Amino acid sequence: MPELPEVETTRRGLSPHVVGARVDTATVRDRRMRWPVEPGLEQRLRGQTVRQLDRRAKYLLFDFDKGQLMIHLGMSGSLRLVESHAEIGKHDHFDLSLDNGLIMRFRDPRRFGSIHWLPIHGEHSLLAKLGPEPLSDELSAGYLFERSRGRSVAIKNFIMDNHVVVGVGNIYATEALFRAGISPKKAAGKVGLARYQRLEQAIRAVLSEAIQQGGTTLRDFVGGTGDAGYFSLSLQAYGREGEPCERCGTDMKGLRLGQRATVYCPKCQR
DNA sequence: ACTGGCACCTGGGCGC
DNA sequence: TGCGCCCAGGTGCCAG
Repeated sequence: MPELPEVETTRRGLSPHVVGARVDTATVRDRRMRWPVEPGLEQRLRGQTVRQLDRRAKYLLFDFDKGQLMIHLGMSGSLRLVESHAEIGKHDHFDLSLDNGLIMRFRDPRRFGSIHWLPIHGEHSLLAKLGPEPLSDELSAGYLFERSRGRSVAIKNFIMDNHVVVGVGNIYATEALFRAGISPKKAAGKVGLARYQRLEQAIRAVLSEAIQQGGTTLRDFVGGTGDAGYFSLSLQAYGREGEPCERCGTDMKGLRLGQRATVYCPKCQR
């Protein structure tokens, strides 16, 4: 489920309930995540108070006095808040039982997600080489233009590369390229500055619209599914192979780029 | 340094 | 109903 808007929505939904709460117990039911969950994590967390909940790329960072808990939701992960009597599901791998009576429960059927303890805030090899946040001032058309010079990789793969810019997943890369009128298979190095300006705007617009939509689900965050799924943001390209382009009526075309399904309009996107 | 391809894992939907 | 196949929103790592 999680692309960046879903992760950000999760952060905003959890934040008011977990910040300021103390961990009574942490429970790991299955340590086999993308990387094995460190032995002793439970002891490190016990008795500590959540000071803040941040996000970097698609990582959620729970600040404690002695370090940070870093969680990635992978492809199928979700975090929700449940009451203590809630039934434990087959894929509920991790619990943080809080002193306010709530349990923050991590569910991840595919186990592509991860849980790490960072003794020093922000210091982890997984965070070290990440590109700028897409909704920050650090992302600019000029930056994308400069970074892409000499690159033959398809523009879609380029903007999905975490080292270039974080948080642009398959759905939103597809949508942003449609809005910007750029073919997903175009070599990144052959896209000019003016088109990167359109692309940068499109990335910002698509992500912030999706986050706004996500805001409407926050009310039910406690005890809800914690799974926002796709936002009702109307997708103009993703999943619309064979359907008429909303702009020109041409059949939307599908292809695979970097082992990912891609859809685009062969007429509007060049 | 860059590139494409593989890997991790489970569940859902489809055709037969 | 059941089985096998393909697909899925992520991303680190590998060989070339």
